[in-house]
Amino acid sequence: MSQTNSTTRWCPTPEQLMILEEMYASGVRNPNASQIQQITSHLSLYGKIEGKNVFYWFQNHKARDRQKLRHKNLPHPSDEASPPTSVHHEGPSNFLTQGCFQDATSQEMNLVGKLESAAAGGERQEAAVTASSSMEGDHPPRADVGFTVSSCLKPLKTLDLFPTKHEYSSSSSSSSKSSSRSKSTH
Amino acid sequence: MSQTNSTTRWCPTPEQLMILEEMYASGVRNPNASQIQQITSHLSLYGKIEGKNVFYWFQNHKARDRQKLRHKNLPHPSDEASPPTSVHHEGPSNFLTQGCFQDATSQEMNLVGKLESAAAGGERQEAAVTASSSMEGDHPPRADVGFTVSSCLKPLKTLDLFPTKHEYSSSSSSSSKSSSRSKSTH
DNA sequence: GCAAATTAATGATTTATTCAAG
DNA sequence: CTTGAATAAATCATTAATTTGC
Repeated sequence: MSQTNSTTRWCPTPEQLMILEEMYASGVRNPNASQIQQITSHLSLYGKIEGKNVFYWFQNHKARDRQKLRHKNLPHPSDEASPPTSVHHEGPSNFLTQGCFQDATSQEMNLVGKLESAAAGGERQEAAVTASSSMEGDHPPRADVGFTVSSCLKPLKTLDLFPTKHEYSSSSSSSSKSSSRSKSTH
Repeated sequence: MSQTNSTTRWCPTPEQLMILEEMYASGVRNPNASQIQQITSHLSLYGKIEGKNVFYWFQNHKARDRQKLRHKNLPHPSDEASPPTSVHHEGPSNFLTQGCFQDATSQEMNLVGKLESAAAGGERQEAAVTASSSMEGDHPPRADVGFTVSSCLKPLKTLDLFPTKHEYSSSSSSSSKSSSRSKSTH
């Protein structure tokens, strides 16, 4: 059995890539766990894929797109690194920030944690909690944004929806990593 | 390619980390601007550091500690596999109403002002922008691999965007994926 | 023609920043 | 003022293309 997915990283198939790109073009940018689950289930039919892959894909795609776009608009050859006149920046007006430092799996991991647990070719999806309504981070002027994708195959039908449970399943294994990432070269 | 590791992210050195932890252990939790400045000056001798790094470090450390503590105290050995389930946060209105300001307490702003003085201050959030052009004929760097599913009987219908949005998942880690910088098979 | 080495692309992880609720 | 989560940016790591050498 070859660890198709152990040490190897996800290799998007053309079909998957196409669908993902179509979704992205349609406006999908930050799908939730539920959305990711659906997408994953859909794409899993084309090949092995996990929810986290979908999540990462959208994140990377968006970030890179933006980065590239930004690079294009870099006509600032005669300026310095000190824009004193603009007060635009809002710095941490709110001194409250939360994140993580060394170990501690935080934000994305939370979402990914669930994603990597389900889907992946099996029909084991169990995530679905539609609570709020809204779109992703960007909220285009339009209300409904539909993505045009082949909705032909997709056994997905019984999406669970049990919003009445909030138990922690974490094994709480104090994973102490605290190991500085090998900077290597640096 | 090439880790443009120059002035991007603060890399806490062991010495700095040690000192910070010591301070934290001593009871320091939220140092003021003066304190932060002092600490920064002290730590700067061990390596590059900014006031904002110090502040963030304390905030994150504190939050992280509490979060972990919480994990340990939240066994709930009932069921598991309950990913989503929004915990609290019943606010369905998630329309990104960022038009409101809360600069009521200028205390933090005052402090930040100093810390941000030396901050590189790159860009800031620009969300809500680029929304105009939702459809971009942008093509991925990958040339088509020759896969054409044009005949996929795709009715090209516009499915409604999943009405799901921010749904909190307190599951948090428990991801049994050590991951980390492990080479493995290679 | 194929194989090893290099480079580019991209998936996966971590960190930084901001928002919202308590 | 504190905490918690979600997001975006940055970075790392691995895969895949491409180039060069036999």
